[in-house]
Amino acid sequence: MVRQKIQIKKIDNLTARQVTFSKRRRGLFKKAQELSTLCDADIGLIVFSATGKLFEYSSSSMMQLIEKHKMQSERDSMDNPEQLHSSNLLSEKKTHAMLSRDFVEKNRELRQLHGEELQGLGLDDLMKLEKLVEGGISRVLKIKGDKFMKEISSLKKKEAQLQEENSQLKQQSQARLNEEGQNVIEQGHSADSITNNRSLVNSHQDYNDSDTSLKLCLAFP
Amino acid sequence: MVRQKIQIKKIDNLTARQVTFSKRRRGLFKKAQELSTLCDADIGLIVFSATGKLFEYSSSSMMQLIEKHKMQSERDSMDNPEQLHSSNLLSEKKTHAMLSRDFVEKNRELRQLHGEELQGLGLDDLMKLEKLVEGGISRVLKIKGDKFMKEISSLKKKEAQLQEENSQLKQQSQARLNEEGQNVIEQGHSADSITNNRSLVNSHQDYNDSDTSLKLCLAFP
DNA sequence: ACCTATTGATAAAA
DNA sequence: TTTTTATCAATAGGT
Repeated sequence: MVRQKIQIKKIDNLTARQVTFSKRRRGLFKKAQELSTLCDADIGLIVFSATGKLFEYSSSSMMQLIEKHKMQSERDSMDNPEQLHSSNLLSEKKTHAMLSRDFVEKNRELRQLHGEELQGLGLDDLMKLEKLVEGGISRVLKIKGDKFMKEISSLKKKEAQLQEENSQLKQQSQARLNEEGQNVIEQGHSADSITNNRSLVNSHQDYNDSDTSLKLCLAFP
Repeated sequence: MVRQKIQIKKIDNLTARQVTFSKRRRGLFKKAQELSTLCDADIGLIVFSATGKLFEYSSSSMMQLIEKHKMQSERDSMDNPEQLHSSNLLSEKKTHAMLSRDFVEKNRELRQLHGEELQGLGLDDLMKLEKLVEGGISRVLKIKGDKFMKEISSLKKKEAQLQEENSQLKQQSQARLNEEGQNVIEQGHSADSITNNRSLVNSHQDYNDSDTSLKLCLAFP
């Protein structure tokens, strides 16, 4: 275990980040509700995960709380008794603008990751971008490899099962042939079954060999 | 000291309650900001004390966060054709909602290009993604190469200029030396200038050679 | 506000 | 995700 104190900065590893998010989120919500109970406070807590999922807690009604908050901040900043709905609209417009600015920026980043709009960038930026995409693709390749491996081992399992089943069937059929003795002497089966058995054994060895030497190609052409 | 664990219920003693409120509030805000940093979450926290004083924290902008929250909850139960007294507002809201939906999607795509959130994808999707990122990086590398080339040729040009200038200077200085004749016989220059000239010529040949054989490494380690 | 004994939270691993 | 355990962090009660 050997836990060590962590730095408060974005956790690199995705899985670790998700686990930590889940744990700390619970802790945070618990503490919020404890504070609300212990000290009779009205508390609202909104959490958006990095993926955009919403988690929320509020000691009373989130809507009421938000309205209360709006009034408070309005009272704090502007004493101007303007039209209430117009300030509301104004803030909405602002949010709108910010959202769309973010949107444009994300879009640009996205296109750059796609390898577009690169002409304006300097060497430093390009090398950063290269590292970024490199990291991305290596993770893509890693996951792809894992999937392949899973599929392969599942196929291996299936094949082994089938082989087992098959050889049992062969045995049974052979046994029946021997039992029935000279009643049915020739039906052209024995030669086939031997051949089938051999080929199955061979293919089994084949994939065992390739299994130990399987390498994923990580280099580009 | 003998601290004992406390019950989570409203603290009777006013002073104790205020002290606890102050302590735990700080703790809560700290934890909120830690979660936001560690896990890249967008967090808003609003606390009204029992006396009505407002305390708030948000990792970005509280206003934006609240708008985002509104949209989320609207999206969850979006069917209510409420009293939207202006079609203008309606269309704004629609745009707003679409923007935010698009935004969420772009964000996901972005994260996938960064190599995260890949577990849910099938083999086909992964291979598509690989191609995408592959195309991206090859273009990044291409541009990077172009920049390098440009910088190199610019450096080459500069070097040639300097060389030219240099040899002219040498010539002038040599000429002056000859003119002044025996007035100043020995200043240790002639040997040096010959050496400098040779090394300049050599380096010039060097980059000419490498120029024709310059290759960019497009393969990963 | 500051000080510790204690409880509570949680990082790492399973 | 959830549990476990070893540690680190928060804080209750006292000064």
